[in-house]
Amino acid sequence: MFGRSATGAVGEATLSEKSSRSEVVYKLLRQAILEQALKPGTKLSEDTIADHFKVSRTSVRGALVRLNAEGIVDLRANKGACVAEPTLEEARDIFALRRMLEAEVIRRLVANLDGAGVRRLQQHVKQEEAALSDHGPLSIRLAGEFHILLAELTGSQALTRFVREIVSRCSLILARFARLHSPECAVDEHVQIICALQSRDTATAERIMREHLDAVELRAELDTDKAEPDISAILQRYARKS
Amino acid sequence: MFGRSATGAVGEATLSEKSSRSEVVYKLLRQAILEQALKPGTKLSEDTIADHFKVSRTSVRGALVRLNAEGIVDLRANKGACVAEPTLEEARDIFALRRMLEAEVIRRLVANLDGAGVRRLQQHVKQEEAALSDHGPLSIRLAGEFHILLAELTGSQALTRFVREIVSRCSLILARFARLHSPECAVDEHVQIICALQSRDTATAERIMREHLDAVELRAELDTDKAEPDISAILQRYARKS
DNA sequence: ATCAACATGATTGTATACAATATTGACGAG
DNA sequence: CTCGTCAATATTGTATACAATCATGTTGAT
Repeated sequence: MFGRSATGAVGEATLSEKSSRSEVVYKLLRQAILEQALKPGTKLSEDTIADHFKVSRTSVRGALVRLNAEGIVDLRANKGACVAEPTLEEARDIFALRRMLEAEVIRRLVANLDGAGVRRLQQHVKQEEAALSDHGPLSIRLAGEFHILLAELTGSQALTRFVREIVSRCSLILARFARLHSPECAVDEHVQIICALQSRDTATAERIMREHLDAVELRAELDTDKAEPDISAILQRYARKS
Repeated sequence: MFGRSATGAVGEATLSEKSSRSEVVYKLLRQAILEQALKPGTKLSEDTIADHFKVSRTSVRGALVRLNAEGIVDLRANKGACVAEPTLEEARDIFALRRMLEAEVIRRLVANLDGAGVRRLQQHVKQEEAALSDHGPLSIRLAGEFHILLAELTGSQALTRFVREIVSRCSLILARFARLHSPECAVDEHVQIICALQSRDTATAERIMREHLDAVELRAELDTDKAEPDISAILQRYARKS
């Protein structure tokens, strides 16, 4: 269904599931936002999206409601939807919470991570390295999904849920404020984290993760050019046939 | 709009906001679930709900999608919605995470809570005490909202969001597993928490909160009678005129 | 020229109608 | 009597049509 989805590890179903139209629109919009193709502030007109995906507004609305509940789309009454624009204050708040959540992830993994988990992490990093060459949006998404994969490996659904949400919002923050457009995480830092986890040294693992997140946050710095792109051209790339 | 809403502190807007129909259905369903009037596993038929609230299925679907995104409603494809039924495993997972989140709330409040905040907390506890007499569903909801209010007073939107979600799910867990049907939190424990916060003693405050959450979790114990109630009678009580 | 009031157009919110899927019960073979 | 098949019913998923609200640009008075 998704063509070159390429993750296979972090995502939801293992394909073969026939998604509803609303579901498809949801996933594609989410992907477009997290790959920073749809930037914060971009107006998400129901008609436009419906036309480009060849579905009715009903399906689009369902997707927008879900995205709004996840906090990556703002939905003002009678005034339509747009990609959420986190403020600098919210950004600091979210990074602080992210550090706390991911510290918990690390503590749990140091205690519980097994060989199969390590292999999944290494495989994911390999994908990241492969995607790094084209400097495309794929590497941005994969970088975030590494952190989600870490959370998944704890086995805690609730923790995974929260990490997924907060990583999404961090992606928005970086799209809004980061000077560099490069992937948000350096791949070798991910490798270091895996090593630290294998050595089962909690203090070191926590420190590396903290430094890693500090590095990510440092890339966020105020920027003001916020032209409103027309989303038609962008959606075109996401309108793969059903 | 909500008649005897009675919270005024925790809720969203200060009334005067004209909510959409979908929004109204969302709020009422959520309230009904959190007050344990709609118990875990209850089927939520779109037609039934639409008829009782005198709105179209469209509005109901929007509400169900939101509730699903919050994790308090399960939404299986082509098979309808029902109130989420957390498993015992999920329950332990959620309680563990809740302890972590609320410990963070306490740490932040010890550092930052001001007089105005203390007054809001005391006022809320007063409402809890007043509601305790009728042993109704109101006290159950207020008990949860005390914890949400604590999170709000940290000033962190993200933390508040997560606490709100996890408290909701804890409410579901207690509805499913708790033997006693009494309000989930003892009010005097809330008073103790406020005192500990005022004394700015982090260790004590954290300990009391931990004990408090332990006490809540202890009420969860397997129970098996899960008859499917007809929701018509229940929704009747929530169909206040718009 | 500035600004207010209004009319027009565009977009969202809601309802209804139709299509697709699942559930239920009857029927008949073994 | 039990089980499987199939028709009938009910429920969800989607599209279209209509109502309500908001944005925009024109007109006219000051």
